[in-house]
Amino acid sequence: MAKVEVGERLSKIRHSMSHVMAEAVLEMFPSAQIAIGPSIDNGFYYDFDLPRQLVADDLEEITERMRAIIAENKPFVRTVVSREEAQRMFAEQTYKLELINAIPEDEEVSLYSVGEFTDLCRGPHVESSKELKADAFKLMSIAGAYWRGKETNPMLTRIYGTAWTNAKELRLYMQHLEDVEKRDHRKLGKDLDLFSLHEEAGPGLVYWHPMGARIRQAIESFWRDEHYANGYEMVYTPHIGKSWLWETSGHLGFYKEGMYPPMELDKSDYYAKPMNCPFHIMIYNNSKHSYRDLPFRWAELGTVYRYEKAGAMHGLMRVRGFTQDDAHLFVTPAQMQEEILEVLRFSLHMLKSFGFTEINAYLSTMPEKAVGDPKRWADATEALREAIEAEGLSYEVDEGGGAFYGPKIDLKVKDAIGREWQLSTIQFDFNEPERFNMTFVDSDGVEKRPYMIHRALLGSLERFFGVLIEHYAGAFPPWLAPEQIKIIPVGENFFNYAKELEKRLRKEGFRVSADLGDDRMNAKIRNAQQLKIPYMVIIGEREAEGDLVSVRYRSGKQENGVATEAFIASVKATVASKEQL
RNA sequence: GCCCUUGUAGCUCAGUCGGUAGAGCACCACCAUGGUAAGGUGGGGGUCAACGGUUCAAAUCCGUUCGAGGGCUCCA
Repeated sequence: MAKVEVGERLSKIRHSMSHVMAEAVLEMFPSAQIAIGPSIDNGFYYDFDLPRQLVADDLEEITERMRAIIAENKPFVRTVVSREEAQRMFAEQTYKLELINAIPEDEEVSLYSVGEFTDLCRGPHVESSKELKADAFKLMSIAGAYWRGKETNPMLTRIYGTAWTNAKELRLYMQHLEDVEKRDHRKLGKDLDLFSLHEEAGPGLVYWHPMGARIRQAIESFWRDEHYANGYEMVYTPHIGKSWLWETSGHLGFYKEGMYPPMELDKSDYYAKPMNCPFHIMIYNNSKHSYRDLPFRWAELGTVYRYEKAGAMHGLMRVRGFTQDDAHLFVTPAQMQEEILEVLRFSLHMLKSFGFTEINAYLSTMPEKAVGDPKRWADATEALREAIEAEGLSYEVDEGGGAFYGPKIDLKVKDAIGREWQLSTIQFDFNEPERFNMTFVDSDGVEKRPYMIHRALLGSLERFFGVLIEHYAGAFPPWLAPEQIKIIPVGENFFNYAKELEKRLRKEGFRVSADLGDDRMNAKIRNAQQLKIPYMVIIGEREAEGDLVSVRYRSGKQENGVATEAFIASVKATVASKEQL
């Protein structure tokens, strides 16, 4: 999430803070077993095996003890000992012994001591606990964590803390956390009545309410227009299919536990689709293709179902049923380079249209276990790299991080508060064309294998919606806002005029409604404001007589006595430009 | 799945020592007819997640189940 660049000093502070915490915990529980305590993104943690469960009040006591230790201004002292000596010193500490035994022979075994507390540690640390500020850390939470992250290992108690160089930084970080909480799409989804999830009707399955559906419509129609404009065709395919499809694609072999279980019909097993590709291949293989016909670019907003573990689901971000903005490109080897560049450009264009300006690329290359011709792997990987470089994107390479069936580019965007989200993915597939025996007839009359590229630009609509909600904190730019304009008459006498104006604006294509409730105008403004509606149009006698509107923007900015036609033109321009207001 | 936290009205939450359920918002009705972030009065609405136990008495204590939130990647 929020990756703050952690300077070396800060990571020393955090790491040292974790030692101070371990000392405090050992004071309270002399019999505690201590495991590991590193510095992490925004703070530190330490894992313990404790004689009893911790409660929230314990964190206060630990905090107090930590402050006392910090106040003693004790030095952090590093010593190097022999392996045997270390084993003797930590004879009572089973986790430490395991760690000591895991240190490679050629590395020295170092200890850090602060006051009474000595810990096996690579370091580095601050010189003295006086570099730690008693008011610049906070213990955040208690969590369970498996020893070394393995499910089969014992569960330890982990205490998370955050630590900074001074109190002001801590305060800013706490504010950041508050901001994150305010933007939470689950909270905004409720407040703005956008979507819901229903345990009793199936966990991880999303219900789009009318206001959420309006946003989805705006996304989808833009998406469709752009795809047609970029040489794509739309296809629609079934939601279920016989096991033959998944046996052929190979998914039943390695992905079965990620699929909804089969339903039996007419002595066949049908599965809900976890991906759309085999269906698109069915269309491809329905007839013979010449190299002259390629490339095909077939897109579908395809809803797929995957079994996510109960603990893994999270709002809209991780669900069991979602709609991929999927497309498959079937191209000749000669077209491959150009197609990759185009799809990357298209992807960047789409992301930028949604207000994401900071975009990073991640290139994943051939893993050890891979299918397909190594020459094809090399060509495809090179095409991906060249496309990234042609677009001047900054990128990281994940060597050997590709799927077994092909290399890929992932695009991650940074949102309004600096968090990174993976949205687009462009992947080669050397597996399915082979398994489904896809061919095209080349200019020499020989049947050849096409390149197949999967790509999703927004990822899944559900997740993308969640990211958008958080990015905009629910205040959508006018082109996406579910309600663009709220008409607020100053009193009942102007209800008729409000209705006329509503009709007129709706004819202009705006998502608009008039508030004809019996609230006072003040309350209506407040309601519209809380729904983050971008334009509030206030009308009374002056406006009705002069064909004017008084516009109150979501920002609080005010423009009175605007000619209605001028207002319409201005909103249209803002919508067309996709600007945020 | 496992660990911690948690579950009271549509939403946000209060409920002490066990004594039989409350507030604000939302909703409904009536009054008020208004100029830039909540007008007034009244009303309806809850098997206190479920089940079991302790007790004269359970939202409250104990147990089990279910759900939700956070964590289970950061390496001595």
